Amino acid sequence: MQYDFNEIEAKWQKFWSENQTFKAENHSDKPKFYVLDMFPYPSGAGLHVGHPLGYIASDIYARYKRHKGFNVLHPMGYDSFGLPAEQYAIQTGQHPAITTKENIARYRQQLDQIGFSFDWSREVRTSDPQFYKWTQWIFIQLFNSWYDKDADKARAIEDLTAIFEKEGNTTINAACDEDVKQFSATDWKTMSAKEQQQILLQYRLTYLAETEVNWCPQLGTVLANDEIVNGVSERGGYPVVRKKMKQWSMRISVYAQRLLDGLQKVDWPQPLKDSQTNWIGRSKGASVTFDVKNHDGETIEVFTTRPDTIFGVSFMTLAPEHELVDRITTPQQKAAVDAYVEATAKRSERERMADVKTISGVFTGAYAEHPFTKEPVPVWIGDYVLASYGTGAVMAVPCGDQRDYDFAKHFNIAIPNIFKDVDISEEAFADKENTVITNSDFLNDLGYKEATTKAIEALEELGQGKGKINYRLRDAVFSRQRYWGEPFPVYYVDGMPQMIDAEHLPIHLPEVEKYLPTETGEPPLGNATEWAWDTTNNEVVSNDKIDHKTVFPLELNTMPGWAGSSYYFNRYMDPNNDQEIFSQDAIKYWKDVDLYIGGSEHATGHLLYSRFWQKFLFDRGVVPVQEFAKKLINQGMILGTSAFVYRFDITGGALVLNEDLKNSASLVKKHMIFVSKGFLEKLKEDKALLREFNSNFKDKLQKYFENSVGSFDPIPHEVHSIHAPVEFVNGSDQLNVKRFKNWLPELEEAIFIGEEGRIIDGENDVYVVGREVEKMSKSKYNVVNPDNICKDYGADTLRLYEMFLGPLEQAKPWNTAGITGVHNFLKKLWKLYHNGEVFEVTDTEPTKDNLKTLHKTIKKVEEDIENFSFNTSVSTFMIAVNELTAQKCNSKEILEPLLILISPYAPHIAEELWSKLGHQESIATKPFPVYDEKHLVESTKVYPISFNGKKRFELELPLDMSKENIEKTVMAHEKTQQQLAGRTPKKVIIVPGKIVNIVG
RNA sequence: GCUGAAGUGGUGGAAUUGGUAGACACGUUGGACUUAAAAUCCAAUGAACAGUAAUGUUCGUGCGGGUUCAAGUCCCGCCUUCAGUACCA
Repeated sequence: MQYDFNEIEAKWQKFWSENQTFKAENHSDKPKFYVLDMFPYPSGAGLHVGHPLGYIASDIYARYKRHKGFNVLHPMGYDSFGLPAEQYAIQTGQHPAITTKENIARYRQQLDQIGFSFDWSREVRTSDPQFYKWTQWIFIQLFNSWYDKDADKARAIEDLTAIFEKEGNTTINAACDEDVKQFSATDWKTMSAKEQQQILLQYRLTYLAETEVNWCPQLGTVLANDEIVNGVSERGGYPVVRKKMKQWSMRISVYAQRLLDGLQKVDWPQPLKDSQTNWIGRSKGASVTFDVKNHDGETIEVFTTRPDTIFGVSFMTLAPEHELVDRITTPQQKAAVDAYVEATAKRSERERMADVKTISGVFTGAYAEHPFTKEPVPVWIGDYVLASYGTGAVMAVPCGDQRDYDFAKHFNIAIPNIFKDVDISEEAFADKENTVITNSDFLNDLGYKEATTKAIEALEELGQGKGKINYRLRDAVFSRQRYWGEPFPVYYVDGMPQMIDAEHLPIHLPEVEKYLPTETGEPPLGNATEWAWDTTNNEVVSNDKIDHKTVFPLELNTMPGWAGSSYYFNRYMDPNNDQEIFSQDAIKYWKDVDLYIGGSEHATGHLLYSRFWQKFLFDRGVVPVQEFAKKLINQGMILGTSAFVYRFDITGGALVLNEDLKNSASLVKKHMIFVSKGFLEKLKEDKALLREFNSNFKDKLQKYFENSVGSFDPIPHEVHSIHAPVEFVNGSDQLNVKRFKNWLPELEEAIFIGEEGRIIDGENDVYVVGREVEKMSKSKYNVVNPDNICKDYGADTLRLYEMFLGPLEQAKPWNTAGITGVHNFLKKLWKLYHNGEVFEVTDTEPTKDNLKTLHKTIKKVEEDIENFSFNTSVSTFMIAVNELTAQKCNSKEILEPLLILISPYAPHIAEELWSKLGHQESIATKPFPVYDEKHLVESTKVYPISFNGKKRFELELPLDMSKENIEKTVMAHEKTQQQLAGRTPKKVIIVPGKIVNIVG
C-alpha cells in the first residue's frame, strides 16, 4: 500500500478540526502548560519556509506535553495592524481591513496544511475591535496611573490627587516630568481644573509631551531616521526639519531597574538578556551641578561615571540643542555658535552618530565654575554630546576620556593630568582599576572606588551633586501618524486630553477617504468625517457637530505596532470575554507562558515593551505575575539563497577570481569565476572538461588558462550586481533559464558550471550568477514557500525536514537538497507497518533486540525534546526504523509506542497508522511511552583498546569483569603484544565500561 | 570599538558529564532491477601513503601553546565569520 501523504494529511487535518482535538479548557485536573509562538504579521507574500520553523518546534513541544499528561494551551493569532497593509491601501485605495482579511485567510490555509495543533477557538487579531477594545482599555489604565517610587509600583491616579489635596507635591517621591513646579495643598486647591489636569499629566504613566521628530512639510509626514539622507527626505529630496510635536509617551523609564532585575528570574537566552541589559543601559555615577559664571542662577547639570576625576575637568561640552546655549553664549561668539547649531540641526541623529571621526565644536564664550577649585571652566558646544542622553552636557576630563582628549587636542585646550605615574601624552587613560588619583586636593592617592565615594560626599556637602544611577532607556513614544493602528480612546476638551469611559469601548477606527496625512499635515485620521466625541450620548459622531461644549474632537494619532503585541499572550487565556480583558479565573489558572518561541529581532522591542506592560498590569492587580514568559527560545532564521547577477565589462582574455580580486572589488562575492565566450564554447563542446571543471573548477580553470592562454591578468572594468529572480528547476541547481531571460533579455543562455559560480554568456559582456545566503525577503527574490513542499512531499516531511536542518537556535540556509532523505524515512516507516500492500502488525512477542531499539529510542527522544534538540531526534527515529526494518519487526508491542514517539514530529502519518492499529481515538493525548532501563542492560562491552591514546583494536569483554582480569586479558591478547613489540607498558589505564589505554 | 554566538569530511550536521571523532542524512562512485529512464534496493565513501589483498601506518575538529594516560570538549594567547550595538559621558 502506497504512502499517500496528501490524502492522509487532508484526512487528519479535517479530523482534528471537526473533533476540536486541540481545544484547551480553562479548568483541568491536569497541570497546565502554555506553549506560545510569536504571532505573525500577515503579509501579502504569505508564509515562507522560515516562518514555520519556530511553529514546528513549539508544536512538537506542545504535542509532547499533551502526551506527557499536561493541559496544553497552544494558541495562534495575528499581529494584524501594520505598515504594509497601509502602504498598499495608499497605493490602491483598497481598505487595509480587506487586504488584512485576505492575507489572514491565506496564512490560515498555509498554517493548516502543516498540521499544527493550535487551538483556533482562541485566535486573536490585533486589528479586531473586540481585541483592540482591550488595548484601549490598558491605555486608559496607564493614563489613570502614576508611579510611586517609594512603594516602587504604579498606583491609581486618585491616590495621587488625594496626596496633592493633603500635602501638595513637595513630599512625594513620584516619577514625573522634569519641569514640574512645586506646590502646596492650598496651591492645589486653588488651581483651576485645567491647571490640575496639566499637573496630573506630568505624573501619568502615559502622558502627552513635546517630542522632537523629523518632520517633512512637503510630504506632510514624520520620517524615521533612516528615511533621511543628507538632511533631506530619501524620497523626493525635500527638506526635513526637527520639529517638536505633541505625542503620547509611555513612562517605561521608571521601570528600568525592575526590567533589569526581572531578567535574573527568567530562563531566556543570554544574548537576548544582554541586549536588553545594554538597551536599558544602567550606569552608576554622580550628577554634578556647575554654576555658570556671570549668569546668576544658571547652572549646568552633568552626569558622570567618574566623579573621582572631577579635578581633571578642563572644559565642559553641551549638546548643540542644549537649552542653555542661547542664554549663555557671549555676543562675540554668537555668530559662530548659531551657525554651528544650525548646521547640526540639519544633520539627522543617525548621520551624527555615523560620523564619529570628525571633531567639531564651538566655544560659547561662557565659563562655568569648578565646584571645588572655583576656577573658570570654558563651556563649549559639540555634537559629540547627545541631547538625548543624560543631561545633554558633559564635564570633560580629557586625561581620562578619549573623546574629551581628542576634543581638547583638536582645540588646544589644556589636558591636566590627575593620574599618578601615567603617561597621557598620546592618549587618555581610562583604566579604572589601576587608577591612582593625584593633583586632586582631597582625593590625592586614592583609587577609583574610594575617590568616587569621597568626591560624591564632598559634592553633597556643597549641595552641588549627588550619587546617581542613569539609564539609557528613554520613555517610549506611543503616537503614530498612521491610519492602520489602534485609535486612542481620547478626546480633547480645551486642549486637555480626556479618556472615554471604558464602558463605551471599543472606539472603532473611522473610515477615511484616503490614507495619507491631510493637507494641513494632520495624521490620516484627520480625513475622517465621523470623528468627534459626543459626551451626552457617549458615541462617535460627525465632525460637523463639534461645538466644544458637548461634542469634542478625537485624537488623530493611532497607537504603534507594539501596542497589541504587548499583552496578547494574556488575552489568549480568555479571548472571547467581552466583559473583562480576561477573567481572573483564567489568568490565575494559566498564569504565564511556559515556553515562548520566536525571533531574536524582537529583543529590544516587543519583548521589552511586553515586560513593561506586564509589570504595570501586575502593579495594578490585573495579572498575577511580573514576568509573562518563563522560558524563551530564539529560533534561528532560515536564510534564503539569493541569486546575484554580476556584469563584468572585460576587455579580452579571461580570468579567475582569485583572493586578490575578491578583496579589490567589494561587489564581487566569494568563489565566483567568470570567463570569456571562448572558454564557454569550449566547455559546451567538451563535456569531459565541463565535468572535470565541476569537480574542482578553480584548479581546473587555472590549469586550462596556463596551458592555453598563458596569462591570467585582465581586470574587470566595471562590476555591477543586482538581485535577480532566479529560479532553480525542480529544486536542483539548474537555472530556470526561461524565467531568467525574461528578466534580462540580452542574455542568450545560462549554464551551470560550478557549485558556487555560474556563467552566463551575454552579447558583449560577461555575466556571472553568484549565490549568496541572506535573509528571506520578497525584494530579494529568494523566498521559498512551504506550499509546494507540502504538495510534493507532505507536511510531515516538511516538519521533519525543518527540524533535521540543524539546531533550532542556529541560523541556517534553506536548501531542499536533503529533503528526500527525510521523505524516504517516512516511506520506510510506512513500510515497517506493511507487508507489501497489506497492513501487517501482529501480536507477536517482541524480541530482545526489538525492545532494545524501542527503549533506546524512547530515552533519546525524550531527552532530545526536553533539550529542544529536535534535529537529533529525527536521526534517532531514522536509526530506530532502520534497525526495526532490519530486525523484520512487526510486533504491535513495539510498533504502537513507536507511533506515539513520532507523533509530535509527524502527526499525520502517526494518526493514520494509529487508526489502522484499530484505535478510534486520536493519538494526540495518549500517554508517552515509559523508558525501561532493563532493556538496555548489556552483559558485554566492546572495549576500544588504545595505545598512548590511539585506538588500535577492539575487544569484547564482559561488563562485570574486574579491572585486574581486563588487564590480564588485554595484555595477553596477541594484538597487544604485536603493538608493544616487546616493550613493557609504563601504565595501563582501565575505565570499566569505557576504555582501556596502554601507555608505553 | 564593545557585547554575544560560532568555526568539525564535498555538504547539512552528530559526539549531553574529558574516554572509539565524523552518528544520521545529502552528495558522489560502483552494482542490482529495467529495452531505457525514474523510483527502489545493496555496497563503498575524512585525507595521504604502503600493500594483489586482508590489512597497516601517518595526518586530521580555525591557528599557536599548555594541562592530562586520554582534548572537538578544559586552560592561556591569537585568527576568521556571523549577529547585535555604538560619540552613553
